[in-house]
Amino acid sequence: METKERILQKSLELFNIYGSDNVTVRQIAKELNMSHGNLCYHYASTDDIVQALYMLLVADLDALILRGKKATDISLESVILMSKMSFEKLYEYRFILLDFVHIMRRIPSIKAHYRQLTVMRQLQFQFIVSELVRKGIFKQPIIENQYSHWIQSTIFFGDFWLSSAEILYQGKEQDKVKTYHNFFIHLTVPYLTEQGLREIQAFL
Amino acid sequence: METKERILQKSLELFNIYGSDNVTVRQIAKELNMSHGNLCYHYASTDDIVQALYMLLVADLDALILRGKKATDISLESVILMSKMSFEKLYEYRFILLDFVHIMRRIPSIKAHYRQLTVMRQLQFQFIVSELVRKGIFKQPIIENQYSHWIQSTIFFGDFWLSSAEILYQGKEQDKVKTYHNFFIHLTVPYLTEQGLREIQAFL
DNA sequence: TATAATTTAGAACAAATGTACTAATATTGT
DNA sequence: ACAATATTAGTACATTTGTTCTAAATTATA
Repeated sequence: METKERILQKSLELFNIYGSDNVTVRQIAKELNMSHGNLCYHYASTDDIVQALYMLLVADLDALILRGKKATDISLESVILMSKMSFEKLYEYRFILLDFVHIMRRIPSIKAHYRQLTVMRQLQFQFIVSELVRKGIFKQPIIENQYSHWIQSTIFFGDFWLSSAEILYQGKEQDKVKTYHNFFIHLTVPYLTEQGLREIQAFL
Repeated sequence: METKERILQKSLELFNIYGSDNVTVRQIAKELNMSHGNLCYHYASTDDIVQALYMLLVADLDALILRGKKATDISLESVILMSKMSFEKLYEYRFILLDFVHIMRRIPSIKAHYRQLTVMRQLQFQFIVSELVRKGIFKQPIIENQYSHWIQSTIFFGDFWLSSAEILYQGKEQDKVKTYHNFFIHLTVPYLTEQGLREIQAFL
């Protein structure tokens, strides 16, 4: 048990630095001062490690969303808080999002799982948005399906902000999450009512 | 000359199918019925081919933008048309965007070039947006820097819609570009004035 | 035509990597 | 304590891939 955790931890570290494609079983083993034969006894390949780490990420994100649900009242503040924590979690497992397409291509089971997950998230977001519209924080939609498009773009941003940052971001590393989360909040501005605008000022 | 073009063409084909990381010099050579020794005579490595293809993409996109500038009047229609053509061009070279982070990490010269390009694009977009605001198609900004955020998210979408589609899109392949471009147009809706909304109806 | 330059095929080599196997060691349960 | 199981180190092998080299063939040019 202990060993498996150590492997996952070190792998995450190396994947985040070099990308999951550029790390080999031998490298990980070396860093852990163990033989690669031994490492392969626990995880046959790096793909197996990637899969295990992906599952950890998903579990952590699920826990976040569950906790969000317990707070029965959906507010702008709670949504912003939850998204912030999600961003931080994604940053922790950033190699997954930086190698998103590659990983999905390599490991079909992850792709299938992720597609399922996206469907779920869309439903959850739809509920959140409808609540915020009802409470007069988000505007009534101007055209049909407007918010379903916005939800998709929200998920889209969540999936790829790290990739964009990898290429374009030039600030301090420790400000990265905050910067992009702030960016994320800005995207909601045109959808807000007067009241929503007043409320969001505190977070900009 | 002829041979180099054939290599680029076939490489683009293979890269788009398998991803630039999963294609070797030997594979490309085999598909072209030539020895890999010969291929390496023209392009020492796949990275050189990637770089050449990237330059072709950039040149094509530049040509698009230049043509757009000749039509002195910036309208919603001309902007939508230009973005549509850009989307189609990106689809043509889709491997670059599907392997975006990887390529940028592997080939620093491309990363540097792309960063430069993004700065340019931001300026161009800023001009376009200010024109559309002036013409009463886009709303006056509600809060400071609102449009600079929107411009960033536009570029962001341009860079990663193909990656998102690779994972989530389930429709017909030949409708992909149209679907995502339509998605792109939807993102502008909350920024449009009454007039802008009337004009955009034709494109939805 | 003759010479030089370019292009091509193919072989050879080294490094990296996944995979499998063996034997030794440690741990656990009875 | 002893047998069974789990864990670990290390070796060996096949494959892939980038890279380099040589010699033959083709093309260009004077």
